[in-house]
Amino acid sequence: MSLEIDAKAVSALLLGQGCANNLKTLLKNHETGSVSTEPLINSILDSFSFALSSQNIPRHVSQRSSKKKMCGIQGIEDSPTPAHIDGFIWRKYGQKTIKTSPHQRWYYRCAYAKDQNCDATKRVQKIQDNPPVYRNTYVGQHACEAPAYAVNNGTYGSKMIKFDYVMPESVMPQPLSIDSQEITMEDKDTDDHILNYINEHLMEDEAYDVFPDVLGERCCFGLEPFPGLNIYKS
DNA sequence: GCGATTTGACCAAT
DNA sequence: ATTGGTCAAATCGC
Repeated sequence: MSLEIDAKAVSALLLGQGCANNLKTLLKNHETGSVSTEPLINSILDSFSFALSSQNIPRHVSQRSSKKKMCGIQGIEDSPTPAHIDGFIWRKYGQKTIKTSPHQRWYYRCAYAKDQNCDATKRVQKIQDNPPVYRNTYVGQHACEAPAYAVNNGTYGSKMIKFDYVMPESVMPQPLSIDSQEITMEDKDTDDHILNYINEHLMEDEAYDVFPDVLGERCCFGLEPFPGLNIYKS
């Protein structure tokens, strides 16, 4: 296992820890009405999913080989969110009701299947309702260099996040400009700063979301004005 | 207009 | 005949 992957996993776990602390503070102070908690929750779940997936440990490997099309499975990952951050860019090409499950199965192909002759596919199926668990079944191997292509081209959308790379501004929510001069970071707890900033400087009649800055190089633990967080208009 | 998604149809395996 | 996987035309959204 490479050091690079370990570092990514650690970063993802640190991010999840930070988001969990932010969520804890919001819940503790009963301030969930002023700031949306959903992005924090999703970020926590995705952080753990990414950390697990980056270790490339198939938790279940299908024993089924009776169907020719089932051959070539590389691994199966369970994720709490359907938009599982696995480091690749996928394009949906079908969905189907499966007899053995009440939930539909979604079929994805690597976004660069044609451009770079990449034959990687994956299937996503909800296997548990409460809490929701989505099973990601990976088939085939990537032959693409999707990340560099995507960044240079700026062609991937909001649902297609490559964890290691910065999303082009054209598909990102527009961050609000924050004057770092107005904010002092005397302690490591950013929650009060964020809430105060929203209360004091932003429009009261508009909704805002606080997003962890999970996009690779922009993941900025310890940097001002808000370590690892961005604020966007909802 | 273009790219992405949806969805019914088709095909191969059993 | 049934089922799962894929194709491709239609539709949608920017």
